[in-house]
Amino acid sequence: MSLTARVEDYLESVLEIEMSGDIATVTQLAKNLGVTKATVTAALKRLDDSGLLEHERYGDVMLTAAGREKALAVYRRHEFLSDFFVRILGFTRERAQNVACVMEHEIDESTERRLAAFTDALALAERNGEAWLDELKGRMDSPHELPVPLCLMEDGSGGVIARITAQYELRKRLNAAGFAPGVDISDIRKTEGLPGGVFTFNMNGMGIRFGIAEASAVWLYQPERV
Amino acid sequence: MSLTARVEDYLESVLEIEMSGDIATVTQLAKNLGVTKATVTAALKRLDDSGLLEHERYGDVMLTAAGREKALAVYRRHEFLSDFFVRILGFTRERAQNVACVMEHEIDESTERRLAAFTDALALAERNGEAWLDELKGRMDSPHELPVPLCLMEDGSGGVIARITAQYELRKRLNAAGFAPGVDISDIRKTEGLPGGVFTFNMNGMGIRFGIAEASAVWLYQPERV
DNA sequence: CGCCTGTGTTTGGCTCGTCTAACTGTGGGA
DNA sequence: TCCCACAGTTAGACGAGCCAAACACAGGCG
Repeated sequence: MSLTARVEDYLESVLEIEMSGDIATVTQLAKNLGVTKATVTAALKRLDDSGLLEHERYGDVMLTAAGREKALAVYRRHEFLSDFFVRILGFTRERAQNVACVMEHEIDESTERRLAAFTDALALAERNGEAWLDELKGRMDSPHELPVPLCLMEDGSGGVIARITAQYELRKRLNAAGFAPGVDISDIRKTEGLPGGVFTFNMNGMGIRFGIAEASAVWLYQPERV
Repeated sequence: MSLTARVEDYLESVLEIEMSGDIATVTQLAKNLGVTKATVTAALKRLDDSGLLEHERYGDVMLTAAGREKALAVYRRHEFLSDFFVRILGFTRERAQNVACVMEHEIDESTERRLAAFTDALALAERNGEAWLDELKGRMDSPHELPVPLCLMEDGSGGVIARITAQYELRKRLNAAGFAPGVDISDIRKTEGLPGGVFTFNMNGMGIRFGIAEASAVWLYQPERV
């Protein structure tokens, strides 16, 4: 049942044209999707074969019920995601479009529901004027450094912990041991030993040893390079 | 310069194997990426041609400096996105992987920085025990309806406004006219007139007319179907 | 009625990513 | 030392998705 992403794009585009009150034409689709008419004809053939729309030579392009349902799901996700990226995360419209275009083919319904709950809750907070959201916006407008996992830092280097990407026990263990954003780490060394290497470094004056699992879960902001 | 997504996957996989302390082999890559060895050999050829790694017949697979840099960027985005989807949005690990896998090839650095600012701010709020976050989590754990744009509702139907997906002037206009989440709308009718149709409906006892632009920006929860 | 313009189709050709099946190299153990 | 198991490669094929160029059709206008 899983259609290719591209096929879903064609379906979505047909729906968009219908929504604007026109009947989809090959030329229009070609323009919207940025391909040649020949490519559209070929794609319509495949879509017709799989029963998602009807298209006879020189005839109109009409979605079937199945096709329309699929198209609506894709359209909904697209609008929804691009709205999320623009309004909540502050992406540019263009970038939001790109990301939404790709993601719309990948998320399932339950995921969509979760995401919807998230954005609707944030929108609510916005209307209620939660102070915390202002701080968030402020942060997002200033440039933000990109961290590197500890295991990829150069020998002898150090940095400040940015985040911990781990779940469950490992997360708890690191937490309990004092690893948290903002903490300083220095004098990282990689030596042989375990498969994946052994990483030693200094935190709060203590020497610590990591295996690869821990060392790839702790992300550091690198100090300013000179 | 823009590599295909798949090529970036190969690069990323090589880096992951290196990070775990091994040297990447064709067999290992085939397993990690879920393809046959023949496919890997072909991909390595393309990657070698574009100068991202070095690979001679029966030789080791070694990233070049350019390849390693590219691979790190992809890896960082991947880890970062999947962490975001799991920790912040509560996706399943598997779904988060899928989405991250696709998105990692699509976002650029400035977008990544924005997203990083967002998640880091949320993580901070979490540590500070912001009450508002608890409410958010609560909402996300209960099933959430999926809305439909007004322009796609059936004739005579109605519903409750879920959200407004519009920017700038249109958003302001709708806002000023009283369109907001929670408001009831009934007796939606579509008639011909403008290109795209004219939509009339009832809100707060008033009759309102929409063009297609407005009607596709207002999303409604459909009432329970019987 | 016939012609012209523009819409839609066909043809042939390309790349990427994938496969299966057959082949070739390599390195460790008997 | 030689041989075998397995790692890696090559050959040949396929579908999706794209293109350019040539062709076919349809509808409006003179």
